[in-house]
Amino acid sequence: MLSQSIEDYLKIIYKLQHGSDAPTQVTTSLLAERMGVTAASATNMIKKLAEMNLLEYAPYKGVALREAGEKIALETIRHHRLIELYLSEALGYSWDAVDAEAERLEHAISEEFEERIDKMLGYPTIGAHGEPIPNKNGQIEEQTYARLSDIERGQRAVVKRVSDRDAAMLRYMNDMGLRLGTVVKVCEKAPFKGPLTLLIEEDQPRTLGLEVAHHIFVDPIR
Amino acid sequence: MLSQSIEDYLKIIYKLQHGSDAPTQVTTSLLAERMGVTAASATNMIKKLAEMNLLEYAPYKGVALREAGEKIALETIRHHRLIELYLSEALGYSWDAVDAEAERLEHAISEEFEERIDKMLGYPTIGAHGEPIPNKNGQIEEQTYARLSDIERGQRAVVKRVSDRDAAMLRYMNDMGLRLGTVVKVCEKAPFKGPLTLLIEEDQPRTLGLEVAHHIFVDPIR
DNA sequence: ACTTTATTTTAGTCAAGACTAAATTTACCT
DNA sequence: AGGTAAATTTAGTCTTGACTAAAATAAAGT
Ligand SMILES: [Mn+2]
Ligand SMILES: [Mn+2]
Ligand SMILES: [Mn+2]
Ligand SMILES: [Mn+2]
Repeated sequence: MLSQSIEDYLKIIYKLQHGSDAPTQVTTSLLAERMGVTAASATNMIKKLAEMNLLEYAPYKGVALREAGEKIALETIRHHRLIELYLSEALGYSWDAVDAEAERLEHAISEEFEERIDKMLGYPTIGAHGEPIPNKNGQIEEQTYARLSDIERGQRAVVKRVSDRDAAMLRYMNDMGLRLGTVVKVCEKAPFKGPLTLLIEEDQPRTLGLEVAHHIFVDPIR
Repeated sequence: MLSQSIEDYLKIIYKLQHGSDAPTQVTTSLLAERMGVTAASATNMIKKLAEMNLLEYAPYKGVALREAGEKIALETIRHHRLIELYLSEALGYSWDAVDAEAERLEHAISEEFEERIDKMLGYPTIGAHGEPIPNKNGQIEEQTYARLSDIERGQRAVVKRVSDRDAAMLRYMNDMGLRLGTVVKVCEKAPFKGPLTLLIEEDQPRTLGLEVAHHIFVDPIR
């Protein structure tokens, strides 16, 4: 069994490699920042993971997962997303609370637990924040959505996915009526990186900061 | 937050102090055996826990929980038993599989998780193997049942609790039709610590070894 | 009471995974 | 091209919780 720490490192590297922010290189400092450790600690772990053949390491350049490492990362991500969805669907958690809980549980559940909640949820492929859930074989369908902040004025779009990094932001979105599947129309876009004015589900127009809009992924309608 | 290891030590000490096997003293070696570590390791941890005022330590004599230690032990036991019951009731786990899963999850869940499954289960007071579940305030109703191995010939009794230490034994009991609430009648008791012959729920007579009967706790009828 | 044995503690190591401070490498700017 | 700043690695520590081997203590037997 791999340690909790190793699973988290691999998971974060995977997300950095495939995420929508898509850095060219997955650097030590980026990894350290996401893990909440110092760069020196990250270097230590990187060397260890390279030694275990879980990743490719070019000193001073960055890291990239090898097949074995990616396998573990995807397995951990699968756990995380299935658990999040389960907490939300079966236990009534709000979508801003599931991430913190899943962050610990993902390392503690057995394959039996994974299978049972998978079945109970009807073998879902989309998680609580709209993320794709890797299947049992570690296959995942990476999505490419537009950011709400990039949508043209006048355009309508469906919310498909949100970033789960900031719980407070998720709570705010929820209070605004922004959920998965919500239809929004961009009424106004203030200049100089100003806020958007949105029509959420044909309701009252609401103002939304660009920072938040940047973390909402949508599918434009027609 | 206390480490997983500390929670397990405290939990085991509590169970040794209050269990039905009731040793006079909770010794280092007993604790070490239950934790699956060497006696030296147990001594180390004991000294640390004594330092933290979680237990009373008399070198060469044994340990006893102090109030703060017992609080933590009961909280951990509450987690364990709620999780076991949840796995069994909500996820369809068999009673021989719940312990291993709960052993890890008990350290990973939040108070919110605890509260949600508690509510979902209807605030239960009896766990999957018949154990009492400590309440939110750490109060527990310790039970005293007879062992099936001590029941007189001809006597009938209801199965109230089983030991969850050996998964294979639980599987065996289950296959014999022995569950919580099952009514059994002792037809025969072979001499020289021989097996019992049982009538389980008025079905065919079955033979049961004394070792297994020792781990089944019952309430005699009338 | 003395001796043997079993239990427990002490002493010294180890691995994992973090940290700080110092050294090194890379990148960038003039 | 040389100089500076930022990023990264190295070196050395620390804490946690294990381990083994050796020493100390308690218990039991004659
Ligand atoms: Mn998440
Ligand atoms: Mn995690
Ligand atoms: Mn149990
Ligand atoms: Mn445990």
